[in-house]
Amino acid sequence: MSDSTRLSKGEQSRLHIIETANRLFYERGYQQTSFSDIADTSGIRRGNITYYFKTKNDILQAVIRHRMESIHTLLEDWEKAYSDPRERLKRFAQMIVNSGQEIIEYGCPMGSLNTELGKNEPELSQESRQMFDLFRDWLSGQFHALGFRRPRAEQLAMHLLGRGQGISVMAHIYHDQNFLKKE
Amino acid sequence: MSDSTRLSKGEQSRLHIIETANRLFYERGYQQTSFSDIADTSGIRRGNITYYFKTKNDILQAVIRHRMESIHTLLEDWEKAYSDPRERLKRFAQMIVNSGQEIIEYGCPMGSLNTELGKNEPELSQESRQMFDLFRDWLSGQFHALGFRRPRAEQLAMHLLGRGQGISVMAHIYHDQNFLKKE
DNA sequence: TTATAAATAGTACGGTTATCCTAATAAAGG
DNA sequence: CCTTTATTAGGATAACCGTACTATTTATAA
Repeated sequence: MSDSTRLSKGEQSRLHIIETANRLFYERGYQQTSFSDIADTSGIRRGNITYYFKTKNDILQAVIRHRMESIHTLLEDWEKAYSDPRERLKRFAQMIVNSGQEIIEYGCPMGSLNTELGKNEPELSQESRQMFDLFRDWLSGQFHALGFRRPRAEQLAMHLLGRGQGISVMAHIYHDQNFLKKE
Repeated sequence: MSDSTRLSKGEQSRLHIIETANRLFYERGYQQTSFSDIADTSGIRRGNITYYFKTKNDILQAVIRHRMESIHTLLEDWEKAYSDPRERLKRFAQMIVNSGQEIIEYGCPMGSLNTELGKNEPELSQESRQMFDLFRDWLSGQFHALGFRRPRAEQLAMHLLGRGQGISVMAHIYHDQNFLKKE
Protein backbone atom coordinates (compact mmCIF):
# COMPACT_ATOMS: atom_id res chain seq x y z
CA MET A 1 0.00 0.00 0.00
CA SER A 2 2.93 2.38 -0.56
CA ASP A 3 0.96 4.93 -2.50
CA SER A 4 3.32 6.54 -4.95
CA THR A 5 6.46 6.23 -2.82
CA ARG A 6 9.42 4.23 -4.06
CA LEU A 7 8.94 0.48 -3.77
CA SER A 8 10.63 -1.36 -0.93
CA LYS A 9 13.02 -4.14 -1.77
CA GLY A 10 10.38 -6.72 -0.99
CA GLU A 11 7.78 -5.01 -3.14
CA GLN A 12 10.29 -4.84 -5.95
CA SER A 13 10.98 -8.55 -5.74
CA ARG A 14 7.30 -9.36 -5.57
CA LEU A 15 6.59 -7.29 -8.64
CA HIS A 16 9.52 -8.80 -10.48
CA ILE A 17 8.20 -12.28 -9.79
CA ILE A 18 4.75 -11.32 -11.03
CA GLU A 19 6.04 -9.76 -14.22
CA THR A 20 8.32 -12.69 -14.97
CA ALA A 21 5.56 -15.20 -14.31
CA ASN A 22 3.15 -13.14 -16.39
CA ARG A 23 5.39 -13.36 -19.42
CA LEU A 24 6.20 -17.05 -18.96
CA PHE A 25 2.57 -18.01 -18.38
CA TYR A 26 1.74 -16.28 -21.62
CA GLU A 27 4.57 -17.67 -23.71
CA ARG A 28 4.69 -21.21 -22.33
CA GLY A 29 1.37 -21.64 -20.59
CA TYR A 30 0.64 -21.98 -16.89
CA GLN A 31 1.14 -25.73 -16.57
CA GLN A 32 4.29 -25.64 -18.64
CA THR A 33 5.88 -23.02 -16.41
CA SER A 34 7.55 -24.33 -13.26
CA PHE A 35 8.76 -22.64 -10.12
CA SER A 36 12.30 -23.21 -11.34
CA ASP A 37 11.50 -21.54 -14.66
CA ILE A 38 10.33 -18.44 -12.84
CA ALA A 39 13.34 -18.58 -10.54
CA ASP A 40 15.84 -18.98 -13.38
CA THR A 41 14.28 -16.30 -15.56
CA SER A 42 13.81 -13.75 -12.80
CA GLY A 43 17.09 -14.43 -11.00
CA ILE A 44 15.18 -14.83 -7.74
CA ARG A 45 15.91 -18.09 -5.95
CA ARG A 46 13.22 -20.66 -5.57
CA GLY A 47 13.06 -20.51 -1.81
CA ASN A 48 12.59 -16.80 -1.97
CA ILE A 49 9.67 -17.06 -4.32
CA THR A 50 7.73 -19.19 -1.86
CA TYR A 51 8.32 -16.44 0.67
CA TYR A 52 6.10 -14.18 -1.40
CA PHE A 53 3.77 -16.81 -2.80
CA LYS A 54 2.97 -20.00 -0.94
CA THR A 55 1.69 -21.85 -3.99
CA LYS A 56 1.83 -21.62 -7.75
CA ASN A 57 -1.86 -20.81 -7.77
CA ASP A 58 -1.10 -17.77 -5.66
CA ILE A 59 1.32 -16.56 -8.30
CA LEU A 60 -1.26 -17.02 -11.02
CA GLN A 61 -3.83 -15.18 -8.94
CA ALA A 62 -1.42 -12.27 -8.53
CA VAL A 63 -0.66 -12.34 -12.25
CA ILE A 64 -4.34 -12.18 -13.12
CA ARG A 65 -4.87 -9.25 -10.78
CA HIS A 66 -1.82 -7.55 -12.23
CA ARG A 67 -3.23 -7.97 -15.72
CA MET A 68 -6.57 -6.61 -14.60
CA GLU A 69 -4.93 -3.50 -13.24
CA SER A 70 -3.15 -3.03 -16.56
CA ILE A 71 -6.40 -3.40 -18.45
CA HIS A 72 -8.13 -1.03 -16.09
CA THR A 73 -5.58 1.73 -16.56
CA LEU A 74 -5.52 1.06 -20.31
CA LEU A 75 -9.26 1.60 -20.57
CA GLU A 76 -9.05 4.67 -18.37
CA ASP A 77 -6.38 6.10 -20.63
CA TRP A 78 -8.58 5.58 -23.66
CA GLU A 79 -11.43 7.29 -21.91
CA LYS A 80 -9.23 10.28 -21.22
CA ALA A 81 -7.61 10.43 -24.64
CA TYR A 82 -10.73 10.05 -26.78
CA SER A 83 -14.20 11.35 -26.26
CA ASP A 84 -15.84 9.83 -29.33
CA PRO A 85 -17.06 6.28 -28.63
CA ARG A 86 -16.36 5.38 -32.24
CA GLU A 87 -12.75 6.41 -31.82
CA ARG A 88 -12.54 4.45 -28.58
CA LEU A 89 -13.83 1.32 -30.26
CA LYS A 90 -11.23 1.88 -32.94
CA ARG A 91 -8.57 1.81 -30.20
CA PHE A 92 -9.76 -1.64 -29.21
CA ALA A 93 -9.40 -2.93 -32.75
CA GLN A 94 -6.08 -1.22 -33.17
CA MET A 95 -4.79 -2.86 -30.00
CA ILE A 96 -5.31 -6.30 -31.54
CA VAL A 97 -3.51 -5.32 -34.71
CA ASN A 98 -0.68 -3.74 -32.74
CA SER A 99 0.04 -6.85 -30.75
CA GLY A 100 -0.10 -8.87 -33.94
CA GLN A 101 3.30 -10.50 -33.71
CA GLU A 102 2.73 -11.74 -30.17
CA ILE A 103 -0.74 -13.02 -30.99
CA ILE A 104 0.63 -14.93 -33.95
CA GLU A 105 3.28 -16.52 -31.76
CA TYR A 106 1.33 -17.15 -28.56
CA GLY A 107 -2.32 -16.36 -29.20
CA CYS A 108 -4.44 -13.97 -27.18
CA PRO A 109 -3.11 -13.65 -23.60
CA MET A 110 -6.58 -13.68 -22.08
CA GLY A 111 -8.09 -16.24 -24.40
CA SER A 112 -5.31 -18.79 -24.20
CA LEU A 113 -5.09 -18.51 -20.43
CA ASN A 114 -8.80 -19.00 -20.08
CA THR A 115 -8.76 -21.95 -22.44
CA GLU A 116 -6.08 -23.60 -20.35
CA LEU A 117 -7.66 -22.89 -16.98
CA GLY A 118 -11.11 -23.84 -18.19
CA LYS A 119 -10.02 -27.46 -18.49
CA ASN A 120 -8.92 -28.08 -14.94
CA GLU A 121 -9.07 -25.08 -12.65
CA PRO A 122 -12.63 -23.82 -12.42
CA GLU A 123 -12.03 -21.36 -9.59
CA LEU A 124 -9.06 -19.70 -11.26
CA SER A 125 -10.92 -19.76 -14.55
CA GLN A 126 -13.56 -17.64 -12.89
CA GLU A 127 -10.96 -15.08 -11.86
CA SER A 128 -9.51 -15.11 -15.33
CA ARG A 129 -12.91 -14.46 -16.83
CA GLN A 130 -13.03 -11.14 -15.01
CA MET A 131 -10.47 -9.83 -17.47
CA PHE A 132 -13.05 -10.33 -20.16
CA ASP A 133 -15.65 -8.70 -17.99
CA LEU A 134 -13.59 -5.52 -17.91
CA PHE A 135 -13.52 -5.30 -21.69
CA ARG A 136 -17.12 -6.40 -22.03
CA ASP A 137 -18.42 -3.74 -19.69
CA TRP A 138 -16.28 -1.05 -21.22
CA LEU A 139 -17.25 -1.98 -24.78
CA SER A 140 -20.85 -2.20 -23.74
CA GLY A 141 -20.56 1.31 -22.34
CA GLN A 142 -19.25 2.60 -25.65
CA PHE A 143 -22.06 1.01 -27.62
CA HIS A 144 -24.52 2.41 -25.14
CA ALA A 145 -23.03 5.84 -25.67
CA LEU A 146 -23.67 5.32 -29.37
CA GLY A 147 -27.37 5.00 -28.66
CA PHE A 148 -27.89 1.27 -28.25
CA ARG A 149 -30.08 0.07 -25.45
CA ARG A 150 -28.39 -1.77 -22.60
CA PRO A 151 -29.03 -5.40 -23.44
CA ARG A 152 -28.28 -4.79 -27.09
CA ALA A 153 -25.09 -2.88 -26.26
CA GLU A 154 -23.83 -5.77 -24.17
CA GLN A 155 -24.72 -8.16 -26.96
CA LEU A 156 -22.61 -6.13 -29.35
CA ALA A 157 -19.76 -6.04 -26.86
CA MET A 158 -19.81 -9.82 -26.56
CA HIS A 159 -19.97 -10.12 -30.31
CA LEU A 160 -16.94 -7.91 -30.75
CA LEU A 161 -15.00 -9.81 -28.11
CA GLY A 162 -15.87 -13.04 -29.86
CA ARG A 163 -14.67 -11.67 -33.17
CA GLY A 164 -11.41 -10.69 -31.55
CA GLN A 165 -11.00 -14.15 -30.08
CA GLY A 166 -11.76 -15.88 -33.35
CA ILE A 167 -9.32 -13.72 -35.23
CA SER A 168 -6.63 -14.29 -32.61
CA VAL A 169 -7.07 -18.05 -32.66
CA MET A 170 -6.92 -18.24 -36.45
CA ALA A 171 -3.95 -15.87 -36.69
CA HIS A 172 -2.17 -17.98 -34.10
CA ILE A 173 -2.93 -21.29 -35.77
CA TYR A 174 -1.96 -20.16 -39.26
CA HIS A 175 0.74 -17.71 -38.21
CA ASP A 176 -0.91 -15.33 -40.59
CA GLN A 177 -0.28 -11.63 -40.23
CA ASN A 178 -2.78 -10.63 -42.91
CA PHE A 179 -5.64 -12.25 -41.12
CA LEU A 180 -5.37 -9.70 -38.34
CA LYS A 181 -5.83 -6.78 -40.66
CA LYS A 182 -9.30 -7.83 -41.68
CA GLU A 183 -10.58 -6.24 -38.51
CA MET B 1 -4.82 -52.79 -42.81
CA SER B 2 -7.56 -55.23 -41.94
CA ASP B 3 -10.10 -53.70 -44.33
CA SER B 4 -13.51 -54.36 -42.87
CA THR B 5 -12.63 -57.57 -41.05
CA ARG B 6 -13.00 -57.79 -37.30
CA LEU B 7 -10.25 -56.05 -35.37
CA SER B 8 -7.58 -58.18 -33.75
CA LYS B 9 -7.14 -57.96 -30.01
CA GLY B 10 -4.13 -55.71 -30.47
CA GLU B 11 -5.95 -53.39 -32.82
CA GLN B 12 -8.81 -53.23 -30.37
CA SER B 13 -6.49 -52.26 -27.52
CA ARG B 14 -4.73 -49.73 -29.68
CA LEU B 15 -8.00 -48.14 -30.67
CA HIS B 16 -9.23 -48.16 -27.10
CA ILE B 17 -6.10 -46.31 -25.99
CA ILE B 18 -6.54 -43.73 -28.73
CA GLU B 19 -10.20 -43.13 -27.94
CA THR B 20 -9.54 -42.85 -24.23
CA ALA B 21 -6.63 -40.47 -24.78
CA ASN B 22 -8.69 -38.48 -27.24
CA ARG B 23 -11.37 -37.85 -24.67
CA LEU B 24 -8.93 -37.08 -21.85
CA PHE B 25 -6.83 -34.76 -23.98
CA TYR B 26 -9.99 -32.88 -24.80
CA GLU B 27 -11.42 -32.73 -21.30
CA ARG B 28 -8.22 -32.20 -19.31
CA GLY B 29 -5.71 -31.03 -21.89
CA TYR B 30 -2.67 -32.83 -23.21
CA GLN B 31 -0.21 -31.76 -20.53
CA GLN B 32 -2.66 -32.47 -17.75
CA THR B 33 -3.23 -36.02 -18.92
CA SER B 34 -0.67 -38.56 -17.75
CA PHE B 35 0.09 -42.11 -18.83
CA SER B 36 -1.49 -43.26 -15.59
CA ASP B 37 -4.65 -41.33 -16.34
CA ILE B 38 -4.99 -43.08 -19.67
CA ALA B 39 -4.20 -46.42 -18.07
CA ASP B 40 -6.69 -45.96 -15.24
CA THR B 41 -9.47 -44.71 -17.48
CA SER B 42 -9.02 -47.28 -20.22
CA GLY B 43 -8.28 -50.21 -17.94
CA ILE B 44 -5.16 -50.97 -19.95
CA ARG B 45 -2.04 -51.24 -17.82
CA ARG B 46 0.70 -48.68 -18.18
CA GLY B 47 3.29 -51.12 -19.40
CA ASN B 48 0.96 -52.29 -22.11
CA ILE B 49 0.35 -48.79 -23.36
CA THR B 50 4.05 -48.28 -24.03
CA TYR B 51 3.90 -51.46 -26.08
CA TYR B 52 1.68 -49.65 -28.54
CA PHE B 53 3.08 -46.14 -28.13
CA LYS B 54 6.66 -45.50 -27.15
CA THR B 55 6.09 -41.92 -26.08
CA LYS B 56 3.23 -39.65 -25.10
CA ASN B 57 3.81 -37.67 -28.26
CA ASP B 58 3.14 -40.82 -30.26
CA ILE B 59 -0.23 -41.13 -28.57
CA LEU B 60 -1.08 -37.55 -29.38
CA GLN B 61 -0.03 -38.04 -32.97
CA ALA B 62 -2.31 -41.07 -33.23
CA VAL B 63 -5.13 -39.11 -31.62
CA ILE B 64 -4.75 -36.29 -34.12
CA ARG B 65 -4.82 -38.72 -37.02
CA HIS B 66 -7.82 -40.41 -35.53
CA ARG B 67 -9.61 -37.11 -35.31
CA MET B 68 -8.70 -36.28 -38.87
CA GLU B 69 -10.20 -39.54 -40.09
CA SER B 70 -13.38 -38.74 -38.21
CA ILE B 71 -13.54 -35.30 -39.76
CA HIS B 72 -12.86 -36.73 -43.18
CA THR B 73 -15.71 -39.22 -43.01
CA LEU B 74 -17.97 -36.57 -41.49
CA LEU B 75 -17.41 -34.26 -44.42
CA GLU B 76 -17.85 -37.12 -46.87
CA ASP B 77 -21.15 -37.97 -45.26
CA TRP B 78 -22.34 -34.40 -45.62
CA GLU B 79 -21.35 -34.45 -49.27
CA LYS B 80 -23.42 -37.57 -49.80
CA ALA B 81 -26.42 -36.47 -47.79
CA TYR B 82 -26.78 -32.95 -49.17
CA SER B 83 -26.23 -31.63 -52.66
CA ASP B 84 -26.98 -27.97 -51.99
CA PRO B 85 -23.83 -26.14 -50.80
CA ARG B 86 -26.02 -23.88 -48.71
CA GLU B 87 -27.45 -26.88 -46.91
CA ARG B 88 -23.95 -28.26 -46.40
CA LEU B 89 -22.78 -25.01 -44.85
CA LYS B 90 -25.80 -25.18 -42.62
CA ARG B 91 -24.58 -28.59 -41.40
CA PHE B 92 -21.34 -26.99 -40.33
CA ALA B 93 -23.14 -24.38 -38.27
CA GLN B 94 -25.50 -26.95 -36.87
CA MET B 95 -22.58 -29.11 -35.77
CA ILE B 96 -21.35 -26.33 -33.51
CA VAL B 97 -24.76 -25.85 -31.97
CA ASN B 98 -25.20 -29.60 -31.51
CA SER B 99 -22.00 -30.00 -29.54
CA GLY B 100 -22.96 -26.98 -27.47
CA GLN B 101 -22.76 -28.60 -24.06
CA GLU B 102 -19.26 -29.98 -24.65
CA ILE B 103 -18.03 -26.69 -26.08
CA ILE B 104 -19.34 -24.85 -23.05
CA GLU B 105 -17.53 -27.24 -20.75
CA TYR B 106 -14.28 -27.79 -22.61
CA GLY B 107 -14.14 -25.42 -25.55
CA CYS B 108 -13.61 -26.40 -29.17
CA PRO B 109 -11.64 -29.67 -29.41
CA MET B 110 -9.51 -28.46 -32.29
CA GLY B 111 -9.08 -24.91 -31.08
CA SER B 112 -8.15 -25.70 -27.52
CA LEU B 113 -5.69 -28.39 -28.57
CA ASN B 114 -4.04 -26.06 -31.01
CA THR B 115 -3.87 -23.30 -28.43
CA GLU B 116 -2.12 -25.64 -26.02
CA LEU B 117 0.30 -27.11 -28.54
CA GLY B 118 1.05 -23.74 -30.07
CA LYS B 119 2.82 -22.67 -26.90
CA ASN B 120 5.41 -25.37 -26.69
CA GLU B 121 5.19 -28.06 -29.37
CA PRO B 122 5.61 -26.50 -32.79
CA GLU B 123 5.90 -29.77 -34.71
CA LEU B 124 2.76 -31.27 -33.19
CA SER B 125 1.02 -27.94 -33.56
CA GLN B 126 1.62 -28.25 -37.27
CA GLU B 127 -0.06 -31.66 -37.34
CA SER B 128 -2.93 -30.33 -35.31
CA ARG B 129 -3.42 -27.49 -37.75
CA GLN B 130 -4.20 -30.00 -40.47
CA MET B 131 -7.54 -30.62 -38.82
CA PHE B 132 -8.38 -27.02 -39.59
CA ASP B 133 -7.11 -27.48 -43.12
CA LEU B 134 -9.69 -30.19 -43.70
CA PHE B 135 -12.55 -27.90 -42.73
CA ARG B 136 -11.04 -24.93 -44.52
CA ASP B 137 -10.67 -26.75 -47.81
CA TRP B 138 -14.11 -28.25 -47.58
CA LEU B 139 -15.77 -24.97 -46.68
CA SER B 140 -13.82 -23.26 -49.41
CA GLY B 141 -15.16 -25.84 -51.86
CA GLN B 142 -18.71 -25.10 -50.81
CA PHE B 143 -18.29 -21.37 -51.25
CA HIS B 144 -16.69 -22.00 -54.61
CA ALA B 145 -19.68 -24.08 -55.61
CA LEU B 146 -21.82 -21.08 -54.69
CA GLY B 147 -20.03 -19.03 -57.33
CA PHE B 148 -17.21 -17.39 -55.42
CA ARG B 149 -13.77 -17.29 -57.01
CA ARG B 150 -11.10 -19.41 -55.39
CA PRO B 151 -9.17 -16.90 -53.28
CA ARG B 152 -12.38 -15.29 -52.13
CA ALA B 153 -13.93 -18.66 -51.31
CA GLU B 154 -10.99 -19.57 -49.13
CA GLN B 155 -11.18 -16.19 -47.44
CA LEU B 156 -14.80 -16.85 -46.61
CA ALA B 157 -13.92 -20.29 -45.31
CA MET B 158 -11.27 -18.85 -42.99
CA HIS B 159 -13.71 -16.20 -41.88
CA LEU B 160 -16.33 -18.79 -41.01
CA LEU B 161 -13.81 -20.90 -39.14
CA GLY B 162 -12.75 -17.84 -37.20
CA ARG B 163 -16.32 -17.05 -36.31
CA GLY B 164 -16.75 -20.58 -35.04
CA GLN B 165 -13.64 -20.29 -32.94
CA GLY B 166 -14.65 -16.97 -31.47
CA ILE B 167 -18.09 -18.24 -30.59
CA SER B 168 -16.65 -21.38 -29.03
CA VAL B 169 -14.18 -19.45 -26.92
CA MET B 170 -16.80 -17.04 -25.64
CA ALA B 171 -19.35 -19.78 -24.98
CA HIS B 172 -16.70 -21.67 -23.05
CA ILE B 173 -15.57 -18.69 -21.02
CA TYR B 174 -19.06 -17.57 -20.10
CA HIS B 175 -20.65 -21.01 -20.01
CA ASP B 176 -23.38 -19.43 -22.06
CA GLN B 177 -25.66 -21.65 -24.08
CA ASN B 178 -27.46 -18.78 -25.76
CA PHE B 179 -24.31 -17.41 -27.25
CA LEU B 180 -24.03 -20.46 -29.47
CA LYS B 181 -27.41 -19.91 -31.04
CA LYS B 182 -26.45 -16.58 -32.51
CA GLU B 183 -24.82 -18.47 -35.34
C1' DT C 1 1.18 -80.37 -30.13
C1' DT C 2 4.91 -77.23 -30.49
C1' DA C 3 7.40 -73.23 -31.92
C1' DT C 4 6.87 -68.32 -32.68
C1' DA C 5 5.05 -64.07 -32.26
C1' DA C 6 1.65 -60.86 -30.08
C1' DA C 7 -0.01 -58.96 -26.15
C1' DT C 8 -0.15 -57.98 -21.23
C1' DA C 9 1.65 -57.01 -16.76
C1' DG C 10 4.73 -55.42 -13.09
C1' DT C 11 8.34 -53.01 -11.60
C1' DA C 12 12.16 -49.90 -11.46
C1' DC C 13 14.69 -45.73 -12.67
C1' DG C 14 16.10 -41.08 -13.24
C1' DG C 15 14.33 -36.64 -13.49
C1' DT C 16 11.20 -32.97 -12.33
C1' DT C 17 7.60 -31.09 -9.76
C1' DA C 18 5.48 -28.09 -5.96
C1' DT C 19 6.07 -27.26 -1.46
C1' DC C 20 8.27 -27.09 3.18
C1' DC C 21 11.67 -26.08 6.61
C1' DT C 22 15.58 -24.03 8.50
C1' DA C 23 19.54 -21.26 8.45
C1' DA C 24 21.81 -17.10 6.95
C1' DT C 25 21.80 -12.33 5.70
C1' DA C 26 20.08 -7.61 5.17
C1' DA C 27 17.20 -3.93 6.68
C1' DA C 28 14.90 -1.21 10.03
C1' DG C 29 13.77 0.93 14.35
C1' DG C 30 14.45 1.72 19.14
C1' DC D 1 24.57 0.25 19.58
C1' DC D 2 21.23 -3.84 19.80
C1' DT D 3 16.85 -6.12 18.87
C1' DT D 4 13.47 -7.35 15.82
C1' DT D 5 11.65 -7.99 11.51
C1' DA D 6 12.06 -8.51 6.42
C1' DT D 7 14.28 -10.81 3.03
C1' DT D 8 17.20 -14.24 0.83
C1' DA D 9 19.19 -18.69 0.21
C1' DG D 10 19.57 -23.66 0.05
C1' DG D 11 18.53 -28.09 0.89
C1' DA D 12 15.06 -31.85 1.91
C1' DT D 13 10.95 -34.23 0.85
C1' DA D 14 7.39 -36.80 -1.05
C1' DA D 15 4.83 -37.38 -5.05
C1' DC D 16 4.39 -37.91 -9.83
C1' DC D 17 6.09 -37.90 -14.41
C1' DG D 18 7.50 -40.40 -18.88
C1' DT D 19 9.92 -44.19 -20.15
C1' DA D 20 12.59 -48.64 -20.12
C1' DC D 21 13.05 -53.29 -19.11
C1' DT D 22 11.85 -57.94 -18.18
C1' DA D 23 8.85 -61.62 -17.21
C1' DT D 24 4.53 -63.69 -18.04
C1' DT D 25 0.53 -64.88 -20.42
C1' DT D 26 -2.14 -65.39 -24.60
C1' DA D 27 -2.87 -65.99 -29.41
C1' DT D 28 -1.25 -67.81 -33.89
C1' DA D 29 0.27 -70.99 -37.18
C1' DA D 30 3.13 -74.94 -38.52
